[in-house]
Amino acid sequence: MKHLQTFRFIEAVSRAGSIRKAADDMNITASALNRRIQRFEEEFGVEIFERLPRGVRLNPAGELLMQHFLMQESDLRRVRSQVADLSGERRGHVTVACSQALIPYFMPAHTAAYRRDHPGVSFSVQVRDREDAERDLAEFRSDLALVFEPVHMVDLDVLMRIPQVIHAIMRHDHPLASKPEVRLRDCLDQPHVIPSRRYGVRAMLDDAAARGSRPLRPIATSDSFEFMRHYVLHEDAIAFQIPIGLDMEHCGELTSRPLSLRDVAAGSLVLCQLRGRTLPVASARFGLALSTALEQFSDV
Amino acid sequence: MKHLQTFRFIEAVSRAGSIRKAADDMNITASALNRRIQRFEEEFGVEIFERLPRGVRLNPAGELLMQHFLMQESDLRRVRSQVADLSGERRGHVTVACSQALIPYFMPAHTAAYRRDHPGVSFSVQVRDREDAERDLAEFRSDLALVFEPVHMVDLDVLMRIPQVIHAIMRHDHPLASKPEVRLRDCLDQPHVIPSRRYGVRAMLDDAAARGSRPLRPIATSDSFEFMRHYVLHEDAIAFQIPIGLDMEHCGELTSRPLSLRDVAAGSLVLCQLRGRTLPVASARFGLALSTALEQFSDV
DNA sequence: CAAAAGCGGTGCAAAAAATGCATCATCATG
DNA sequence: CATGATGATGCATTTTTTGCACCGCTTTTG
Repeated sequence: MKHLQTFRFIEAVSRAGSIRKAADDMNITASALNRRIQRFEEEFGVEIFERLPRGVRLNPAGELLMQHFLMQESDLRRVRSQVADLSGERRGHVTVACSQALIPYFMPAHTAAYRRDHPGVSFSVQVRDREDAERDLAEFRSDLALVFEPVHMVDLDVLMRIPQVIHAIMRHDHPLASKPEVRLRDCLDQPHVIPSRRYGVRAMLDDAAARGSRPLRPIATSDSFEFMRHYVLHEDAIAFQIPIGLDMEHCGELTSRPLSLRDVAAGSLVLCQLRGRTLPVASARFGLALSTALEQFSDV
Repeated sequence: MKHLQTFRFIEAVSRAGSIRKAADDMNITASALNRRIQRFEEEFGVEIFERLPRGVRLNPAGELLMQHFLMQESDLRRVRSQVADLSGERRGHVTVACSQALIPYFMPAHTAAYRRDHPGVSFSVQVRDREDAERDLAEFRSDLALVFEPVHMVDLDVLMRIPQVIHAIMRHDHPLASKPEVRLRDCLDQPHVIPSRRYGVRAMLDDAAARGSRPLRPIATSDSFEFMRHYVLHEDAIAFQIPIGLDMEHCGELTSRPLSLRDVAAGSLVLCQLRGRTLPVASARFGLALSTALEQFSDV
């Protein structure tokens, strides 16, 4: 939309940190961009950039304005989506930020299912740790977030919350695989691999280990649950994951066993959006679809 | 703000019902306006006006867009206000829609008090009946509404609610003036004047009369509480009003007595805003000031 | 029933706004 | 002290917007 052009330029300048760089990014001359900003500031009545020796930076007024602009842009997407819905065909683009556990099975299955009913809808599925997912919501970069153990930095509306017990992952011939559930201390006595600090599973393991008798002594730490899942096939170790990230029917040589609730309480997998925001039709409906899907999954 | 110009034109067309009239209102040529709209529709991808033989009218998509625009404009006012607050001086314009009872004493006193602390703030105080007050909120024409017995057509956030007992107004030498409180049936046996249908006081009197033994037999009906107040000075009749609309210290020959709660329950005077809207700083703070003022008044 | 009056839409030239280019003054940095 | 990057500005050029004069159509009016 053309009337938001100036705001997009301002955003670019804010990102680039200098008018010239931004001008380059936006395929425009620095002088034109500079004057656009000056014109805007004059019209607005207040400067929105601090002029520094090495470039420019948004001042508090500019930050306020930027937030306003992000809201406008997002609300315009909502309007477009609702208008598309008026003509019968549901169209639009849905952006979801989600924890790694949802990536292999849950999200592909449900985005595909939604697209079977509404081929006009497209998706962006972004892997985000807990903090980044919430930041994406706050800055209108995603409509929905599906996160394990969110940290609640920003105001969220919770659409659905289901409990997830942390599971220990091992080869199916591992000694611990014989029991229906496993104790944390038994896992920690074995070689184990754990996620890096920013993940919810790790936070919960840290907590539990601090309360228990065994320290965490990981033989490997990783950002990638996929890496950890595959690692235990090579060395006979234990990894940790929540069940929604596993597909136990097709897991081959892998087995998972829940950690005893005496050691680690169940965590929450939370589907949420930014508080007070009215989502585009497609996003709102997909959120509902995810909610019901999660509700059924919570039996598992 | 220039980037909202097209929207303002669209609004004008919607109000005027024809492009030519709107063009006249906005001091622009019909052809220029026509093309602006065509350009916008092309960019937006959807027509927003129905072309009728006698002019044009917003279609549903256009209504959706109009709502978006009103929000955007209101939110921009909020940003301006917050930016002004950054520089220390609180500035801005506060729009309040309120019931007639607040006009003579309450609103003048409290707007003036607020302006003593913040001379940069200006006010619009609009007299509105219950429905119009809520409509004004919904269409972003006012920031706050202070209404007796709101009808709740739209989503509201209630900032403060205080009870108000309906009082009978009479000359101080009226027979009923001797009692501390009066019964409704005694009032209805006397000549009485009542507000017209759209007011909360009237609705409550209608209710009470329907439950009681006496019908309403007004000798006069009026839109104006001021008229009714003055009328009872000329003919020895009874009028009705809520206490916040009366100033009993300076009322001269007038006296008010509460109607017995056995006959008419206390109504609610409600200060509210549109749900989910973030008000400009000045409006939000003035809302708080009104809240505390009302809270103190509720002892009366 | 015909003329008049309104309506939205369009071609074209004029006016206004935005842009690109060349250049300046300023200020860190090596 | 030289260098390179930054924001600002004057001026010619390009793009966008507007005004004017129409057209074709429908409704209103005499």
